[in-house]
Amino acid sequence: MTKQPAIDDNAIPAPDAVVDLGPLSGLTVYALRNAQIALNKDFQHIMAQHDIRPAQFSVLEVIKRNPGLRQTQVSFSVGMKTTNFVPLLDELERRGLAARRPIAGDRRARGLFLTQPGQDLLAQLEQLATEHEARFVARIGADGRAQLLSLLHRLTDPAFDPPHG
Amino acid sequence: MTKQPAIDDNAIPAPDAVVDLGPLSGLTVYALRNAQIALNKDFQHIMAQHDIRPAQFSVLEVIKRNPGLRQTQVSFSVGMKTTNFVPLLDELERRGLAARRPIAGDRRARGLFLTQPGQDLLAQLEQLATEHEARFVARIGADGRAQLLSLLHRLTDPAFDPPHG
DNA sequence: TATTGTTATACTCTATAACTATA
DNA sequence: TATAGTTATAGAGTATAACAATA
Repeated sequence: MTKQPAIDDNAIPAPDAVVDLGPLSGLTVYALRNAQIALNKDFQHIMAQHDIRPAQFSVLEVIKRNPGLRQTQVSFSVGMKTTNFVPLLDELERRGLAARRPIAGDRRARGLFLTQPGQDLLAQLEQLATEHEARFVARIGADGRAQLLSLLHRLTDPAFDPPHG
Repeated sequence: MTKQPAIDDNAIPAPDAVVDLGPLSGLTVYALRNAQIALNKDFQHIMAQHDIRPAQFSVLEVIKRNPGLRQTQVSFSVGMKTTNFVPLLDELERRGLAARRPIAGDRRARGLFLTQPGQDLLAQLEQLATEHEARFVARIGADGRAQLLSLLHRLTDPAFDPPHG
């Protein structure tokens, strides 16, 4: 953050007039996008204190909860292609937070584990995540949060997948 | 879609076991992300029928509702930097859907308008968007949708911005 | 000096193709 | 022949710096 102000043409200007968004404001997909961007911005910001991105946090969490899981399963569970998962895990391993170990009975696969430093860092990250969550729950209340999570899960339940796809 | 099957190593495999996501499943930011990805995938798919991306749809919608608005205001209202807005609008103009026109009294600025073909296409896109919305509303009901939109707007109301940032 | 629009550029995320070593 | 992991690469989306024309 030792960056000189420079010229900075690109600050977002405040709008002079209220803009009519039309049907956009009634589209769930747009409301979801806006909310996700807002919360993710905050979440990204607090994780960056420890040089961790949201995707790395979720990977650490899955490894913690499922030690020994193979890469394919971990990457699938966080919605990543294995091809993009490799460099992410490379960095976690390079930083000494996670480790790949051989799996007995299948020399192709690798089981994933957290190191002790990885577990220690994750404990701090979880604390930050809890505070982040509380900050936004304050806006809608505990009941609002419960309703919201329930609605979101129902919305994405694969049992109700839309026709095409 | 005339693409030969080829080898396709990268299909996502179904997981063998249920993976414990730990605190992730209770984090609103992750639930929002998953829901947004699911709905956006569907939305993107139906817009692609007319070779339109979600951002282009929202720009067309804002221009329709606010004809003559300058580029800076349109790009701000859809959350884009003006620098990224330029090529998006270039394409809409090249396809004859939108047009830049001079603004009386300020020769730097350009007012944005829909062409007749742009209006006609947007009418079709709106119909598709309505069907998309209905498809997902079917999962949570009209009441659920109203609750969801209300919760999402409260969550992102700038009047309740979190402390840092 | 500041603003509108623009170009060039870089970085992150995501996606496809193709390889290796094992099974 | 199929699977686990990997490499290389391409495409979106988003970010900053810097410029010309105009205010």
